[in-house]
Amino acid sequence: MGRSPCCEKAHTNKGAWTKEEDQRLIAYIKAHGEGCWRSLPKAAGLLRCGKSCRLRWMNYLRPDLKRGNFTDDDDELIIKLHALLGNKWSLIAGQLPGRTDNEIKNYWNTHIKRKLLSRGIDPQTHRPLSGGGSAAAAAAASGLTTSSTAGFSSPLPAAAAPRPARPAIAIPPNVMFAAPSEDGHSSSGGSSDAPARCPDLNLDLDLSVGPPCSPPKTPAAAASTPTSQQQRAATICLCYHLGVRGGEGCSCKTASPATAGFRFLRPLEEGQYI
DNA sequence: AAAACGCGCAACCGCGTCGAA
DNA sequence: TTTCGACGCGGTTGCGCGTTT
Repeated sequence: MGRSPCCEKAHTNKGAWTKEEDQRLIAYIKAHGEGCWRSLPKAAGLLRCGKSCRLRWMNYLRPDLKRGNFTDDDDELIIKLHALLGNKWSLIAGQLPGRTDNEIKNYWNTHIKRKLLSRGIDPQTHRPLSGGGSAAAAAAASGLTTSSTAGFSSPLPAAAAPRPARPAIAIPPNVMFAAPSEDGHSSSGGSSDAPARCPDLNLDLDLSVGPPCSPPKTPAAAASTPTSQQQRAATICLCYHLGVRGGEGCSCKTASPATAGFRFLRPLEEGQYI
């Protein structure tokens, strides 16, 4: 029993969007706003799947999109965020105003991977490439590696990283950044190779563990004092201080005295890892 | 000049998550 | 509590274009 299709495929266009379709979509969203993507195509007179409309709008038509080249600062920010978040492109995009997750994902796969490999850094683990590194780097840089899915060992393995609350950057509760868990071990999935991760990585991040950026859903939840276990279970909000973009996009920097109990995490030291 | 090749980007697909019923 | 529909995300595909042979 398969999943039902997201839309009636028999009467939907696929492939590249035409100017007319773009105009229809823009006009409709300007008039009615985003949302209800499933019904949008019909309402807008488009023979497209709702998902396709959403993707087109989000990745291409949105007026606040920043087109054009990434700067070196952007590159470094993306690299840092990827080291921290793994392939969480939407979270990374959230720190780059005007950029989309798809754009960053593509840019990573086409440019940054190569850039890191040329530096002798494994783009997936952010560790120096081991043994025969230059040859491996050269081979990888020439495109001979790597499926982004095969053997991926990101700092946040997908299997161990349930999706965080959106839209603020929120890190899965089982991820600890440079701060030992109660048992003194990484809790990021128990991978045996974890201690070797990112040995030279100093992200220069101030990370705070505290309440979610968005208000708690119930007063009770807000009022309760978390136990350490609950703290781990709670959404972890990260206030970034990455170059000039310090903490932007995160409401926690304006947080109330309730944030006084936050635990600020220091940058990684020698031998520490994510 | 033409064909082959490689790269980059837009779009699609399938799955996970969330919220409403 | 369970089910179902919709949304959003990450991975993958395929086309168009530029470069090389």
